[in-house]
Parts: sequence; structure tokens; C-alpha cells
Amino acid sequence: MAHSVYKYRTGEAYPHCYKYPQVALTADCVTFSFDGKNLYVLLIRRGGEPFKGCWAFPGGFVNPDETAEEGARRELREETSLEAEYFEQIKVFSAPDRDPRQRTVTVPFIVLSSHTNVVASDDAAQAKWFPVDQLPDLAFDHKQIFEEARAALKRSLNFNPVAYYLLPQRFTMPQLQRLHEIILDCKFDRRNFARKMNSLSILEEEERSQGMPRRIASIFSFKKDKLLLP
Amino acid sequence: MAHSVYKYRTGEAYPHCYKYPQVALTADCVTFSFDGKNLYVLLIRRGGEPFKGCWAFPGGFVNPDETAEEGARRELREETSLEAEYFEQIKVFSAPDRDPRQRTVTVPFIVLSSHTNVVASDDAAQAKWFPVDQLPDLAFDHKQIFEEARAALKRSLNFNPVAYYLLPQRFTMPQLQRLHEIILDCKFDRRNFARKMNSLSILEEEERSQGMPRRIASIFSFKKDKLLLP
DNA sequence: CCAAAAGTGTTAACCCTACACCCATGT
DNA sequence: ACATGGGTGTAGGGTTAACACTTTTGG
Repeated sequence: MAHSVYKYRTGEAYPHCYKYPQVALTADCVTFSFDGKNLYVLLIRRGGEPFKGCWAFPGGFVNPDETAEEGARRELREETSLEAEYFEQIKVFSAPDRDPRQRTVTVPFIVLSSHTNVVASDDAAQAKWFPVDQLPDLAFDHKQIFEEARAALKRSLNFNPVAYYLLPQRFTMPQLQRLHEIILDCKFDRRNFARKMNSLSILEEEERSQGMPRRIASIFSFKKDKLLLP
Repeated sequence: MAHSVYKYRTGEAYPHCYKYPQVALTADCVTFSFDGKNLYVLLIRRGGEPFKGCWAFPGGFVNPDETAEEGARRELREETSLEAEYFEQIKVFSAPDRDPRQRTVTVPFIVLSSHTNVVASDDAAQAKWFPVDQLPDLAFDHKQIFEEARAALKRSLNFNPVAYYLLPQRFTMPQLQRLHEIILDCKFDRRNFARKMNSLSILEEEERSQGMPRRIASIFSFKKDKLLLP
């Protein structure tokens, strides 16, 4: 499809001319992970202007032939080499002056990933997991985007098997509980929590190996067939 | 702020030229109302191309100095003369070919309004409330947008006092119940529903006037101070 | 040996659901 | 007179929340 309706001037290197006022469209990834103890979010150090050297969420301009989500997946891959399954779009940020360069509207996504190593590339000078309660100053309005994402993740936990994407395939009940407690910012009683999880019948318990002492937590996994993959 | 970073060619009437590929940004309003019996959604008949003569949601291009929500409010006002309080952003639609003219990304909003008369103007040849189960064919991907909005409204009812914006200031319990039933697509027991609503203590019951027969339903209103206005 | 982590059951309060009858009105 | 709409209370089942002790290991 034609995204540029008028031809550019001879010798002009910037061919993006349009009949109606336009905006630049970006997609940003608020990527969470969990190491069994803490919740992390993935940041990159910007290699280019504006906000060069600042920490920010991975993301960038959406290409003419991509949806916002496709753009988000590509940018995350390019900048951090991370491929994730779960992408959930949250509210766009469209304040007219949120980008000093030009009018830019961003579509932010919550991304859920396992806590794997990341490598910076492309525009990113560095990529690093930060504990969610120890974030540095962020570029643009990314602090606000983070707050939105955090709140949306909390709401999402009611409906989506968020833990499935954040935990390793095999995990313990205390790990699952800690994850829920961090996301919801509250405490649960161990017994009540386990009862509730078991009553949902989405978990599978692994056989305890012979003579495994009680001190070691039992292993669980998600029943694949019970998940409504979004 | 500069939304056009490069000057236009002499004699060129379309000054919107940019360094990066751009998209057109629109905002669309999925406006609901309730007349005590049915749930309605507001459509306009398009006065211009593309999809001229088709029914569609009110909406249009977001101006360079507006947020998406400001654009949505303005377009709704211009096309239907409706002013509403409640705007809730839902997921953007960004398929590259969703608009035959050019790359267009739309930010749709759920709008809640009282069931008042509307008058078409501006781009709109006609404006009309349609019962939600009797929608005509819609322009663009507006059918999909409607489905999303309908589902989001259902979810929203759990958290937001949606009924406050859809009902007149004074209403009866059966009206409130019908509204919930239509939105959630289910049936409630009268007694259980009233008990539940009363237990939330967000409703105020008006005094029954002297000798008012029991056949007439009691009047309720929302306690203003209990609403967390979004 | 002590602190920290994990396993295990019971009870009371609360909430949700289901259900039936009466009264007043309009047709 | 009858169909319709609205008002009212109770009992049972399920869910949630609160609660303490034992075992094992690592420091």
C-alpha cells in the first residue's frame, strides 16, 4: 500500500510526504522477567539522540508494513536479541510534545519473558534487567509508561496465566506465590494460596523422588491444555 | 512543536514532509447509550470518501496539537454535537492496509453517554443511535473495533461505574439490572442483584412519596462521593 | 543450635445462589 | 380476572480468611 502519496523533490533524501498531518509511530516494550525472587524489567541504554546515554525501554519506529505488535517484536529482537511469546498492548501515549524531535505516538506493550541473558545491539549501547523497585531515570515519558504497565500487569493477572510466561517450566509453589505477591503487592497465606491454585486445576504436580526430604519444595508445571493462550 | 521537519517544495500544497516514515493517526468513538430498555451505539453515515454513504463510528484525524483523546472528543462533537464525560481508550488498530488511502492507525475509545438526540454535521451526513444487536454493515474495520469495544465494556463494568454514565441521574433498580444484564449478556435474580448493589453502598434511595403505590419502582441515584471518576 | 523455609487441616465468616409469595396496576 | 412488574427473606453450599505446629537444612 502507498504510505507516501506525493513524490519527493529531486535530490531530496526524505521521501515521506503526505496529504494529511502525520505522526511518527513507535512501539515500546516493557519486558518483565522473574528469577524466583525478584521481578525485573528490561532497559537499554540509548546509543543515539535524543536522550543519548539514558536508560529507556527497547522500542522504535514501526515500519510501514508492520502492525504495532510486529514492530514491537522486531525492535525488541534487534535491540536485545530477546524473543518472547506474550505481548499485551496497553494504552498509547500521545501527548503532542512527548518526543522533542517530532510528533510521536507510542504503542507500549507488556512483554513477559523468562529471565535470560540479553545482549545489546543495534541502537542499544547496553541492555540490562533492573529490579522493578530500582529503576534509574528513564528517557522520554517512559517512567509514566512503566507505571501504566505495572498497573496493567496487576489487572492482567486476574485473567491471563501471566505466571506461565514468567516462570521456568518447572517451579515450586513458593516461587509462584512470591511472583503473585510481587505483582499484586500483597501477602498471602501459604496454605490458602496453594489451595486456591490447586482448585483451579491448571497445575500439574511432579512426583516427589524417593526419600526427598520435606525441606525441598515440590515441583509444579502448568497443564498446557488448560491455558487459553492469548 | 515542529511536526514537519523539512520544508515543502515551492508550489507544493502538501507541506507534511518528514524524515521518518509516518502514519496518519485517527481517533474513533464507540459511543454507547441506554434508554432503560436497550443498549445503543452511535453511528454516522459518512459524507466523504472512502466508504462514502457507509455507516461508521464518529472519528477522524488527530490534529498535531492534540492527544488522541482530545481528538476523539473534538471529532465526536463536530460530527454529532455530542459532549460526553467518559472516554476509555481501547486497543489501537494498526493493520498496515486497514485504510485504503494510506497507512492509518486508529485509537478507538469507548464513550458513555446519555441517550440524547444527536445531530449530524461536518463530515457526517447522518447520525443515529442503533441498538447494539441491529448494527448495519460498517466501514473500514469498524465491525472488529465494535467487537473489541463491546468486550472491553463488559470487562470495564467490573471496575468502573459504567452505569453512572449511561443512566439518567435518577433510575430504578430494574433499569440498573437490565443495563447490567445487557452489557454482561446474562440474567440475574432480582433479589440477589438488588442486595449486591445495595451492599456496595454507592446508591442512594430516594424517599417514596406519600401513598406511592408499591407497583411503582423506587428511585435511586449514585452517591457522587463514592465514585472514583476515571 | 537456631533461623529460615516448607509441608499440613480446621473452623468461622462471608458471599453467592436458588427459590415463592404478595400486591398493585393496566388491559 | 389475569398478566405484568415490582417488592420482600431465608436456607444451603461454596469460597475465603485466619490460624499453629512440625520437619529439615544451612549457617
